[in-house]
Amino acid sequence: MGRTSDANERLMDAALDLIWEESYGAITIDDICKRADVKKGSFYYFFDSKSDLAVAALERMWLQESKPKMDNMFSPSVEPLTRITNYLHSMYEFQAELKRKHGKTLGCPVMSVGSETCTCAEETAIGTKIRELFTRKRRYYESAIRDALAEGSIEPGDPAEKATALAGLIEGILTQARILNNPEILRSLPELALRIVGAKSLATAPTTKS
Amino acid sequence: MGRTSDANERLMDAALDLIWEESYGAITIDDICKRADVKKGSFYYFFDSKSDLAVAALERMWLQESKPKMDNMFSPSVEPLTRITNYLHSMYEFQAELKRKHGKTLGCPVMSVGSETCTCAEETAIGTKIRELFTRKRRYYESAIRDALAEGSIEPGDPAEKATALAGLIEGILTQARILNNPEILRSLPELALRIVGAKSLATAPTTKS
DNA sequence: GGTTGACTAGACTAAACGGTCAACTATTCG
DNA sequence: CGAATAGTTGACCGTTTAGTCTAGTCAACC
Repeated sequence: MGRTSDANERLMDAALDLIWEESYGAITIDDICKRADVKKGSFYYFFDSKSDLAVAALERMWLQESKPKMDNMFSPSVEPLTRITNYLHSMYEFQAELKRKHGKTLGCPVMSVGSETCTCAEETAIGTKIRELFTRKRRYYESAIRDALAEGSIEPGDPAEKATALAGLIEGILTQARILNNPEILRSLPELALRIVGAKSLATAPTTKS
Repeated sequence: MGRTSDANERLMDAALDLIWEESYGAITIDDICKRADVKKGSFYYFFDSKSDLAVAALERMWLQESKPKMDNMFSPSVEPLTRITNYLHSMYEFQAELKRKHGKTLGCPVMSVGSETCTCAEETAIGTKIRELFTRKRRYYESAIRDALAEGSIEPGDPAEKATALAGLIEGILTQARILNNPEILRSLPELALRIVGAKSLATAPTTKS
């Protein structure tokens, strides 16, 4: 009973947008409230603090955007290495689209927030969530790498290590794209990814339209 | 004439330390003054703002730490690919040392600050400096890659593109190490770097002590 | 239609923040 | 010495900030 509200969702969306456009540290609770058109009283009705909201917003992003997309791209019905190259290609498209619409290449919020908050002792809740999200993503990479190994399309090696390296490469190039505000850097990612996992052939399937 | 002071240098050092340990956005001018044991009046005698100080501090770091080290590691008297692997090996040692002393793997401040401030319109002075520092570092990579190409020890390809990829990989793995607070991830960097630049042989010279 | 519980509004506080200022101090040069 | 230069100090100001609290509104269900 009582009335229902989507103010909490508006707050999470607003927080994520602002974190993406600026940074976690640069935005205030007032900023978030303003963007979400929610008053402070309601903010504190739903969330305890900015970091509490950030954790919820990141989890929401994962469930609503990242997971469905990755489930689709990393479907076992696709060739293992093609899963990776397709995923990275769509990542380029996504960032290029952002650049076209907002004029900004925004990169990956998990990486940005992580780098910003993980060493800060007070924000441990965020740190935990960030590491959790990293792990979840890495599992998709690892699974594809394992399948590629079984298939014999990549050089032997520890799948976990290869997945960590791949994740590092992706996040690094993505952050560079953000800093330089240039999505074009991401174009080379599919090929670089194949290199890093030790693919025997460097053909990147759907890159024919380059 | 008049009296002399090193307060400006103490401020730059303090700012860099704090940025490294926390983040650019998380620290305040008061924090920096406290750490440097300098009063606010003196701060504004030397600098206009936090971002002004940050720009000066980053430039100072480059001149005093990064450049001498890179000039040494990327000396043309060393084999091109060995320059890269040696550099990355020393990077691991450095971060492992930080972890031992401060309990924290701090990563690269240029990357952290860059990701944090580059999309924010107000902080353009920092953004410009960050991109400048990135470019300077990339030049060392590019030069080594060009030499390796001439020598025939890597597969053909555009040196600039290869350098960008290498920089992305390094910064990505470094940021991951920061987020996970685990320098061990960096151990694989020399080998990964060789892969990414397309080295024909994957031998990493001084990694025999692993 | 009245009660209950979910949500909203916004004024309020105390602390922290960026930034200013005028008075003060130390050093150096003539 | 004394004047000019270079740097220091801490009080002070207005604003922004996170966070609280109370009074009120709205929807649902009985």
